[in-house]
Amino acid sequence: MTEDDDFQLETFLPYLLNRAAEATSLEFQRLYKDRYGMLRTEWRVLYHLGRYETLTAKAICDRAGLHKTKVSRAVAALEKRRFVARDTVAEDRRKERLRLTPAGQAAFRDLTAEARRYNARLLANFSSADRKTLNRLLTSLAGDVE
Amino acid sequence: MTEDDDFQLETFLPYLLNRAAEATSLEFQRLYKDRYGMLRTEWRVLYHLGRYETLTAKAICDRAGLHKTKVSRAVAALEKRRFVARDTVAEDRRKERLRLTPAGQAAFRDLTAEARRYNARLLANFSSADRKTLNRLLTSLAGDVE
DNA sequence: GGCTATTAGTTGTAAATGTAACTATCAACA
DNA sequence: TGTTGATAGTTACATTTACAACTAATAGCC
Repeated sequence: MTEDDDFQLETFLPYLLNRAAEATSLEFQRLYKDRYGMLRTEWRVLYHLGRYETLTAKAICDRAGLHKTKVSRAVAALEKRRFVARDTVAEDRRKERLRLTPAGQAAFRDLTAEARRYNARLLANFSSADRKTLNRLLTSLAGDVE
Repeated sequence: MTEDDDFQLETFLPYLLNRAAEATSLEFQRLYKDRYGMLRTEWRVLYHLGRYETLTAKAICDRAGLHKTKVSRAVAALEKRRFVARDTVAEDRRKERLRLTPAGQAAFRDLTAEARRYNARLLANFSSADRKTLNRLLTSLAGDVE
């Protein structure tokens, strides 16, 4: 209807990325949600603790790119579910060392295994070259918008 | 720490997509938010109305992949801001024909122009082949997860 | 030591979202 | 006609999120 007829939402990258992210997140979300009652932030925190053994909340914020209030609440939820335990650090009593309990580790193993399978399924129809390109471009977009 | 050492969140597609989507949405969001006080859903609704002239809420739901409550609230907000007007359809009084007001059209033109520029900037460092691949893969992922 | 500024983490509150229930209208068909 | 079922759209409520203000502890510096 206008002079901007050449703009199509279908080729607008933020839009495409959002749709793709939503679509691919939905199915996997059911796993950690239905199976463990977790939210996405909780799954991410669980993942980081499973992978790095011991981290402070701040370290998770930095690595996962999450705001501290989100991490704080996720940790509280995981703690209530007995997936995470914490000890205050003696040398700096502001900090808390977080770690997974055995139950948390079991959930971590289960979910990462599922994630691997799910990821393989998502990529199944893409060629090896396509996968490399996709990964490279998404990483670039995620890292530096500007 | 486990037998799942081969799983890396950095190559997990839903994660990558979410990070990329978040990163690329953030800057553009400031435009419709700061300039017009809009939320993302409102921008999407505005876009669809600007592009297709006249639609019912249901049609927007289908085309934009949005839930009807989201559209309902977005339309209400846009109406309050005098960007959208509605008339009930005589032949079926359940339906309402939605359309942009002149002010809404101005915002649409402004934002689509910005979107075009922003998109070009995002893609600036990618080769033409990369862009094609990215678009193809994202469309495929957005369309059918399964 | 004592003052100020930082840092780690939590909590309060408003806004946004998802889900289900609701109203109103229309369609189908006995 | 009247009853049942579907559809368009709104509203209510519970959950999530964002943002700012807060507490507690440490660091730097006079």
